[in-house]
Amino acid sequence: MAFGPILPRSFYCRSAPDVARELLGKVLVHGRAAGIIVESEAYLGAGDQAAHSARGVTPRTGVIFGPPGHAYVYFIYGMYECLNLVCEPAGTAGCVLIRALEPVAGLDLMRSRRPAARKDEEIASGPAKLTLALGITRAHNGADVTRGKLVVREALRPVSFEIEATPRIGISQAAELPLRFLIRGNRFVSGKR
DNA sequence: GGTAGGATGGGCT
DNA sequence: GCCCATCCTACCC
Repeated sequence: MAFGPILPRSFYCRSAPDVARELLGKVLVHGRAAGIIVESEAYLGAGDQAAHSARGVTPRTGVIFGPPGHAYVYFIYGMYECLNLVCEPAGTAGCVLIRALEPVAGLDLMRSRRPAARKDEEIASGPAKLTLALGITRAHNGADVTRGKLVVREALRPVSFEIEATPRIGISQAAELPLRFLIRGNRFVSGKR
């Protein structure tokens, strides 16, 4: 299945909330599998105590301070991996967690990678579910998402939708900020409200 | 429909 | 040693 052009690096070179909103409706592609981004969360640079980058550059968080348009993949709870897209210019921290996809290509492949999913809505409706479905792992940490097998593309046709903003999921610090964005009414968003 | 508890290991104090 | 940007299963309405 074909999609629109790959998003250029300039797309990512702005604030995390702006990028998080603009990513909704875009298509995350890895090889033959792809899904429309329907839910995202912004993690800011300085001052955001919920962000992994809050305590500065470490072996894990260096990618977040690097150039925009790269993947930050982290390992969590001993068994899951989650995908972020780095934004802001190099030297400034900021990234967007991809939280849910609406599968649109390679459904057979994605179903085989998600045996626990009883319905298509469960294939990629969560940050760790979608990395499993697309085959994204820590090996992609630092990968350039403006070229290669893991990229984000424009949708084939523009679709209009309303954006809803809510607090971020699963955090304890800065838990009140409305930095989670989702396509209102989309049934592929993650279960939690 | 709902939720409680467990799995499982890296990162950082 | 404690904390996690999670998911799944079992069990209970």
